[in-house]
Amino acid sequence: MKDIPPRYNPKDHEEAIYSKWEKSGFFRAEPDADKKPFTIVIPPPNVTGILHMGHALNNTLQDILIRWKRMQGFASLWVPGTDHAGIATQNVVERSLREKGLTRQGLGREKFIEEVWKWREKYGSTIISQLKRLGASCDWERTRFTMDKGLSEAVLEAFVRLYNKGLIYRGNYIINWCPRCQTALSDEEAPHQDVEGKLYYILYPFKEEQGVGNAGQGVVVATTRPETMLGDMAVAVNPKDKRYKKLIGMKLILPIMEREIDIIADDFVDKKFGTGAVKVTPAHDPNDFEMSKRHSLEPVKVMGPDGKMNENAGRFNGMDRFEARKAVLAELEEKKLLVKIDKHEHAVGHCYRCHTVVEPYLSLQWFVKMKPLAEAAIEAVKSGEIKFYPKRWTKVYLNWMENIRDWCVSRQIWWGHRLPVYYCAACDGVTVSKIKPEKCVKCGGLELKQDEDVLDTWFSSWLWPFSTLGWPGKTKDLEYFYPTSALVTAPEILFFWVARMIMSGEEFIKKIPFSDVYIHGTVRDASGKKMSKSLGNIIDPLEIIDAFGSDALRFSIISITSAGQDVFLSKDKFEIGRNFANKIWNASRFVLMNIDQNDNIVRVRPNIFSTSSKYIRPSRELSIADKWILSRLNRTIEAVTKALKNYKFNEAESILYDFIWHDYCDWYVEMSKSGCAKEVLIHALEDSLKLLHPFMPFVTEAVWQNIKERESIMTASWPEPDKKLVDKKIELDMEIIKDIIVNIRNIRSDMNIPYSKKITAIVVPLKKSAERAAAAGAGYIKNLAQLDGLTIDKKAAKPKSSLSAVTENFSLFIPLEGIIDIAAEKARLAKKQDALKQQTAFIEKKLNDKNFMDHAPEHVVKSEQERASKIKEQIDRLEDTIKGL
RNA sequence: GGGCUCAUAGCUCAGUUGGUUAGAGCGUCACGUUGACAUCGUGAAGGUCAGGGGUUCGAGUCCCUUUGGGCCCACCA
Repeated sequence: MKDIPPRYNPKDHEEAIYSKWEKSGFFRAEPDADKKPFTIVIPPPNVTGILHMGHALNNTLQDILIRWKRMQGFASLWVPGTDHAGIATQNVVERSLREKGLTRQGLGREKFIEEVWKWREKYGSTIISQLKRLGASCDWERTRFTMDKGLSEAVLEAFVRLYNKGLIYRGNYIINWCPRCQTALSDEEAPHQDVEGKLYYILYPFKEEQGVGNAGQGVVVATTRPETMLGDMAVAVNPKDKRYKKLIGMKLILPIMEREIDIIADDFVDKKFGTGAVKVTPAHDPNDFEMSKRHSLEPVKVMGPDGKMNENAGRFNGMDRFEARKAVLAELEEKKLLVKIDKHEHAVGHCYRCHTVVEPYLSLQWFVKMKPLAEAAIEAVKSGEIKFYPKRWTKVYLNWMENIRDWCVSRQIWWGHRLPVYYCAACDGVTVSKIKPEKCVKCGGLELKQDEDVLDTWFSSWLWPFSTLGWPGKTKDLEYFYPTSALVTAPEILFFWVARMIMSGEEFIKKIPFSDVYIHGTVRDASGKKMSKSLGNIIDPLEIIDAFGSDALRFSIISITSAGQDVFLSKDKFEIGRNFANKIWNASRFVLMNIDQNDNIVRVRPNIFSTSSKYIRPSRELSIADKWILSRLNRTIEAVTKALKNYKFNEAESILYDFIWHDYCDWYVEMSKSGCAKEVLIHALEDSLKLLHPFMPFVTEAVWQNIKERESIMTASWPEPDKKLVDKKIELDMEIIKDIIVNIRNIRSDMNIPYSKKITAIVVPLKKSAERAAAAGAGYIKNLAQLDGLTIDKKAAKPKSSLSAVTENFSLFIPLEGIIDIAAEKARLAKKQDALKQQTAFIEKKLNDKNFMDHAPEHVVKSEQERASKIKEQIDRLEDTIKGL
């Protein structure tokens, strides 16, 4: 036997194993007519990303599926890649430029883009190498980047197609604007957060000559953003509001600006909110913008793209929006126009990249019409063609899709796919084309200028499932691997990405992009907070890999991840996986110590135990333990496979954990010490390794190779359950054997009889089955209960001085002449008897209940009656035993 | 305002279609150097399944409701 240390040290194996895998080409998947495809596209992490626990969870799940399907004989393809992450990457590169005293504007567009590519060259593969440490079995030769040539072409193709279909338009609308990133954002990119704000009540006085005596001095409006009042073009009230009815059409003087504005009537206004009168700022509020269209009001922007007030803001020009807020309020206060200030909690949009408060801002942007795209995508989910795991996400998805709004896709940044839109200098006409057109489609003008904007990052991500396979080309890959099989992702990007991919798949390929969507939970710290750098509560996966091993990280995180529930992590949780890896390592050490390398046992293939014609007789007759572990193994194979099919990863793990640790190690290996068929010993280990491989790829490979040097376990075939080996009778017999052993151990523990003390036991089986089981297991019982002698005799009488146990299957006596504490033994047995009496009382109550007897199904009544009589019989036997003491 | 989700042992969580006495890991306690493993073994203690109501012969499981966490969506300034 090789010299195998008694501890599994992941560092001795993981790196070497991974590089062997990579060299082997086993990660590679090709279209293969003899195989079925199984495809997953990775949710592309940002190029700027570093591996965090969310990635670790997400990619472990994908790797489990990919490795499992690969072993099942599928052409299992996992397409990796990264996302150019427009805003995020631009921000990162700008930051690093700033450290060198440079700015984006100073460099100019072209130079800046060069800098980003350089940055990407240097740091862009960090996350890829980190995924490798996790054990990810992606087909790295297919690694894609959303700014690659092919993917960029896909983006242009998609844009042009949608434009030609009339699904892309340009227009002036109020969009979410981030003053820090200085770009438009989609609604999804500006998540609302509840903020404890204030509601300011401001008096707008009547125009002097209209100051009608009894109507007061003017109208009080309520606002959360007083600085926008500088751009107010009206005050609106509800036409049905009695308080204001007669004021409609009158004129007010906008304070500070001293401009005249009208009081208008609009149904939008809620009588109950604030004072029932709302200031109308068309350029800075989406509702007001809509109202302004209805009332032909001119929008006036009082703020620039940088969030500073502009020339339309009078003397506030140049002031930051929040400073301006204070200054405006101060001036109103001074003029006694600030009536009151209420506390007011409301939802405010924040930039998802820099968390700056976004400004609703009027600007000229490009949009995708979403309603027509949503139809097929809604249908695909409603019809069950696409399924969500867990199911509840279906509703969330449909709710969003059915209320979908147009997608603002233009971004005023430099890093990204530039819009394939060209403007004519002569006629302002718009030409949309993948390559720069020679002339304007409208007037034939030759002077064309490309739009400065780039597309939303997600405009490339939504094409990912097919752009990575070669679209718009008609490639073999696309034909074979598309639609993909499963998508594994976090709930945060359901709208950003998942929903849009479904729409794009239906639109561009006319086929759904994937059939199953598995949505896992969010990784949180032990107190339930989302892990984030700013909170400082990050657990670094690489640190965990260093300390516990990649397998430990993978196994542990999956074991505590139940179907879509959030994951609460703390460092100590990784011990589960580490200990389990070590357990397997040592089980294999034992097995190898007990196998004679010369007899070639390890070359025996798994199917020797099947009853097929290939049946090869093991070297000895199978013992009950051998048959039992084969039965358990085959049940385990079936259960693990079923759990995986249903995306119940943690269930699959716990089934395996129980089988390997408890059935195999605690019972079977222990029993094997008093003899077993070595073919079974190793076969069960090898199948366990295979089943475990998708979850713990490294240790299973290391052990696989320790057993015998051979091709990777990655390419071993996934075990098939052999139902003929599942034997209920054997399992029941084994339960009796275990029961005898546990009862003896119990007596030892309860009565303080050390294992060093030699004892004998007399088992009195009550039934044929118990007699058979006990006889078959006699050797195991002696060894595992540390017995000196064992008698199995149906007719044996209770020895005078002995400790006893009673079960439904047998009575058990341990004769201990002279050293028994009779009082203690009496008390112990009485306690057991009491427990049984309680049970029987509970059952009797049911059996005496007429309702139960009348209504419960016959088989339930029958089984309760049987239970009752069994327990009573045990109580009686205990009674006899106690009396005999 | 709408929706989702959680509450089960000291801690972290499992618990399939309602049917034995509700499980696991960690932690606790006792014992243990049987030649795989102390990252281990054997055994034990520990729960009126958040509160209330209902359906049912029977509820941790189904329905209603209250309380307390977490999350998502939403153009009332």
